[in-house]
Order: sequence, then C-alpha cells, then structure tokens
Amino acid sequence: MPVYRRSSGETAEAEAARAQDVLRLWGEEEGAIAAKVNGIPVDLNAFVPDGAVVEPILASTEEGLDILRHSASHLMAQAIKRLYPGTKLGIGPAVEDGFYYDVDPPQSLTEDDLQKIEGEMGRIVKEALPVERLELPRDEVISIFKERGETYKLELIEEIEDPFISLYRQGEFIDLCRGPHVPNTSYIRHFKLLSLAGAYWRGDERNPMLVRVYGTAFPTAESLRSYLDRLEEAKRRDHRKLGRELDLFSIQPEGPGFPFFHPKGMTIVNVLLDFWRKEHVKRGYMEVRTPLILEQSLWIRSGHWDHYRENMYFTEIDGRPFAIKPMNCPGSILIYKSQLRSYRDLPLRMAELGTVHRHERSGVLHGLMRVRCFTQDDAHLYVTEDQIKDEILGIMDLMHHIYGDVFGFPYRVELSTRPENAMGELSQWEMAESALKEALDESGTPYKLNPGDGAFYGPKIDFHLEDCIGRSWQCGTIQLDFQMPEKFDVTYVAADGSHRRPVMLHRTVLGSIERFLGILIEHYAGAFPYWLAPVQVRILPVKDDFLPYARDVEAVLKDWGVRTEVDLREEKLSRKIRDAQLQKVPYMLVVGAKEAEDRKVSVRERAKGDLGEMSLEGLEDLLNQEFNPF
RNA sequence: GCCGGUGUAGCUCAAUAGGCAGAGCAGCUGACUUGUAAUCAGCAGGUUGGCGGUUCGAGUCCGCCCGCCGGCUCCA
Repeated sequence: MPVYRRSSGETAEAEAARAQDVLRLWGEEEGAIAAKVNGIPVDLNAFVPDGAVVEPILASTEEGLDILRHSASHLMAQAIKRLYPGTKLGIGPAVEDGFYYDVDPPQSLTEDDLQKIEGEMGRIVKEALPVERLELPRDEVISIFKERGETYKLELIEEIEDPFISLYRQGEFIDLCRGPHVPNTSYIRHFKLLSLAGAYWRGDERNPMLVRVYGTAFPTAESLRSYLDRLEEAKRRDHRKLGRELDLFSIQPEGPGFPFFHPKGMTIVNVLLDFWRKEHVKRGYMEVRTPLILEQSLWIRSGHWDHYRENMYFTEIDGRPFAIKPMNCPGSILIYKSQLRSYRDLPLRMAELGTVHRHERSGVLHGLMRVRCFTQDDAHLYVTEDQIKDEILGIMDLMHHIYGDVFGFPYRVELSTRPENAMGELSQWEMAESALKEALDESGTPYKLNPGDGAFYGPKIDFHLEDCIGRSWQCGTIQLDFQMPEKFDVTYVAADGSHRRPVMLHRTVLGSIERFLGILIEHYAGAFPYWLAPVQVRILPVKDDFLPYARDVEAVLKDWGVRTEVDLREEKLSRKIRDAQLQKVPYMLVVGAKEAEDRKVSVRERAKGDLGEMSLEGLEDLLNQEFNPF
C-alpha cells in the first residue's frame, strides 16, 4: 500500500490516491483549491506517487490566490468565447492584483461588455464545470487548436519542446495551460472585471493588438470588497485630482506633459529643495547650473545623438544646430574640464537641479509622474577608481536618510546591467558592474538583478519607492560611467604628475522633482506634514472685529518663519473651519473676543480637532515640536 | 506612437428618440456679524474641445484633428 506524508512528518497509508483524497486523510481538504506534492503545485485530482509529501494550497495564500486568479482568467475566456464566438485567445495569466486575458474578438469590445461577460461567468460558475487536465501528444494538441482557429496558441505551442503538452478543459472550453487549476468552476465566486485595454501580442508593438480584459478574483467577498475599496482610495488620492483641489499644479492643453507649478505647489518644491540643498552641502557637494540648450556637436560627442536621439528636442540658433538637454551630464563635464583638476580635488561632487526635456510618446504621459520636462536632483561625482565604492556607499546612505528617515517610504533596490545598445568595451562594463555589486554587498542591501536594463553609458542601481497603494516608482539612481570621461577626455593630475582618467558617477535621489511631488501628494493624500505644508497655519477670525488681532498674530507667526494666512472672508467660523480642513491646513487658529483680550489663540489641529486655548508662547512650543528634517 | 474610452460653465454632473443648453458648488454683488466641517438672496458665467459633413434642425449621428482617461511599448 502506498505511503503518503505530511510536511509535519506524519504518514498515512492508502490505496493509490489523488491529492484531495490524501488531504482528506488528514482533514486538510477543507478550503484547499490545489495541492503541493513534493513541493510542486498540482490539481487536487492529480494522482500522488508513493511516498510523496502532500500539502494543501489554500486560496488565502499567495500561491493559492494565483491559482484562483489563473482559473478565473480561464473562466472569463470561456465566457468571452461563448458570447463572442470566433474570439481567438492570446495569454491569460494571474498578475499582481488579479488577472487578465488577451483576446482577439471578431467585434470590438466596450466597457458595457464587461457586465455581460461577468454575467456569463456567473452562469458558468453555477454550472460547476469540472476543470480537467489533459496531457496529449504535441500533434494532437496542434490539431485541436488548428481546428479551433487558435492561431496565437499555435504560435505558443511552437515554442514548447516537450513531446506531451498539458491542456485544461472545462465544458466546451479548452486552453493550453500548465496549471494547476481549481477543481471546478464553482470555486470561483468572488470576481470582478475591471477594465479593457489594448495590448500588443507578446508585448511587441510590431505585433497585432489584442484586447486585454482585466479582472480580479478573491477567495472571499470581504477581501474582494476591500480590494475594490482600495482602488477607490487610490482614486481619492490621485495626485492629479488633489493637485487641482489644493491648487498645487496644473497641466494645460497648451503644454501636454509640461506641468505648471502654482504658488502652493511651488512652496512645497522650494521647501523640499531647501532641505535637499542643506543636506548636500553637509555631505560635501557643490551646486552648479548648466544651460538648457547646447550645441548639437556636444550631444554627438556624448553619444546621446546615437543612443537617445528619438527622445530629444532640437532647435537652431544662427543657423547652427542645437539640442535641448535631455540629461545634465555633458554640461557637468564641461564645467569639470574648465580647469585642470588634481587628484586632491577628488572625489568632486557636483550637484545640479537640472531641468531636462525628453520627448515621451503622447500615450505615456501621466500627471506629474510621467512628463516631458522635469527637474532632476542630479549630481555627478568624479572619482578615482579606488574611491568608487565609498562614494557609492555615501550615496546609498543619503538615499536611506531621505527615503527612510525623512519620508518613511519603503523602497526596493535593483541593479541593472549592460543593455543591447551599450557604448564602450565589455571589460569596462564588467568592471563597472562588479563595483556596483561590491558596494551593494558591502552595505548589505538586498537587491534584484535586472539584466540588460542599464543606461547606454553604464550599469546602474535603481531605487524604487513604494507609494500608498503599492505602486512602485523609480526615483533614485546611481550610474557608474567609464564612457563619458573617455569620450570627453576627462582627466586629473595624479600624485606622480601623470594624467589619469576619473570615473564618473551619475546619481539622483528624488529622481524627478515633479514625480517626487506627485508621489508625496498621493502618499500623504494631500495632507502634507507640517514642515512641507504650503500653508502651515490658517488664522480664522470669528468675526471681522477681530481682523486686527488676527493680523497681529499673523505677523508674529511670519516672524517665526511660519507660513501663515488669514481667512478674511465674512463667513461663519464653521465655514472657515470646513474650508481649512478641506485644504488640509495643519493648524487653524480661532481668534475672537476671548483670545484678543488675553493675547491667546484657540488651536485646532486638522486631525486631532480642537486643542483649546493657548498663549502664543505655548503655540510656538507646539509648532516647534513638529517634525523638521533641517 | 498603438488599442479602447472620453470631452457640456472654473469644478462635479444633467439635457426623453436629432427639436429653446441646465443644476449644485466655486465666483461677483448685497444682506446677515457669525465660536470648531457648508447663512440667505440676487447676478454673472457656454463657439457643448476644434474643423468639416449628414439633416429643415446636431451637445446628440458620421469623418478628421487635438486634449484627457485606462492600458501596451518606453521611462526619472
């Protein structure tokens, strides 16, 4: 009699059994949607070999959720094929928050069709169709999909080398699939179709475009509900909406991808940059500024002409060709080269809040997150080879300070290596890549490897911040560059009098100021911490009679360096409070007869509410307790 | 750039079936003189994104262009 084992070590004997039967021996079949046999996920009705370890996969685990969603994508594809016969199928995987299926329907689909498809999915769920795995010889599989006109599937099969190929069938629906899946369609209860979008077949823009139908599925109604609530929350936090409501910035039809910063948005940016400058001075950087437009020949020499031309804007001055800078490095190099540099000058840390223009394709623009003109908090470090590691560690420390200590953002690190269109020698790339790795290892930073994602002039370490709804944004980057110094013949005089070539480090911390502001808006849902709030305190006179006192208080606060305004309107106090709350002003000061008499203020904090009356000194103490990274 | 959707007052949204472009908020004017999340009244506000077409008649139907939204590809 075969023996089956549990991960805990327990064993049981039974006749040749399927995974579900083995789980039942231990009372573990409840809630399982698939099983793991010797660590490999399989269907519940898969036969288990003698001696195998069998564990349940629950829908509530990450692995189980993936299976549930993958099955949901099959369910959706089946519904689509029922409603729109002749639809050809692309691929339909589970993704981060749900699943999608790329389909090629005979007619175009609209949002209204989502409801219909959902309805049909509901019917298939009720049918409780068993989901069966088939393993058939290649030829047979090919003829099945030929017969069904599934040309995309045939293309996928061509790449599978195994003599046998697995398929999954539920009712009349058959799909090429590795599995595993839920045992029958009734397991998929809590799902929702979300959106439609175009997507190129196999992600290549030369291929035909299919319709990607997005949906999500969860094990319980509550978890589905909370996910949908989270989507709503994300909408509420959308920086484009808050940017308008809080009057921070706008993007006008006259400048697609070119944001306008309004006074309040600019205040936030300036506070942020004041902090940034202080921090950089502290860490031995000097600041420079280079021109926005430079002669085309410079860009040819730098390699941008060959590697980055499609993203650049060009112009002409006095009949000579010029380019608008898409990056700040060539300008920085010109400053470096403006005089002879000694090894004593290195490491030379040259920072620049550099405004760059890049031509982004119209479809990718997105509020402040993806624009055509942005300011990078750039820096170029000129270092000797044996300074590389320490300088990288120094930059990583700065990143950690700003992301972690100041903003409390979780972040991820990725190392990107040599891309296809790379410039320069392979050996230099290897040297550069291993220098970055060494720094990462020494600092003990966990990172993900992204082969082929480096810049054309060098490998890079990217820092991805995670925002409130789990999206990640690339902000900081450290790029190691042996190419530019070479191209521009950049040198320093070594101790022995010889001319040596420095290595160049390019780096940003915030990345793009625009994008960073967008992230901050969403992260704080517009309720900026006190130190960043465009208006820190709003003074609310109870009635006009107390305007003079309100002005007095305002003058005192301004003197303390607090960003203050007075609500001058002839409105009721409750109205003024409401408006200040909606503007997410951190502190409101109510001033009326009592306050004016005693030179006091009644303080209301936007989240805590009424804090009661206090003297101006008491207020000063209170404000001084607020977080301040300076 | 590509696919799909969408565009009405500063904002949010109405306008049966192709038949007089409207409301709330915001703004302005006036009244009210206000104590912890919306005082009342009046006024003003529009080339319905643009251009062309169909029609007796177009916000509505068709075509092209532009912007925006969601994706794809690409990226700070």
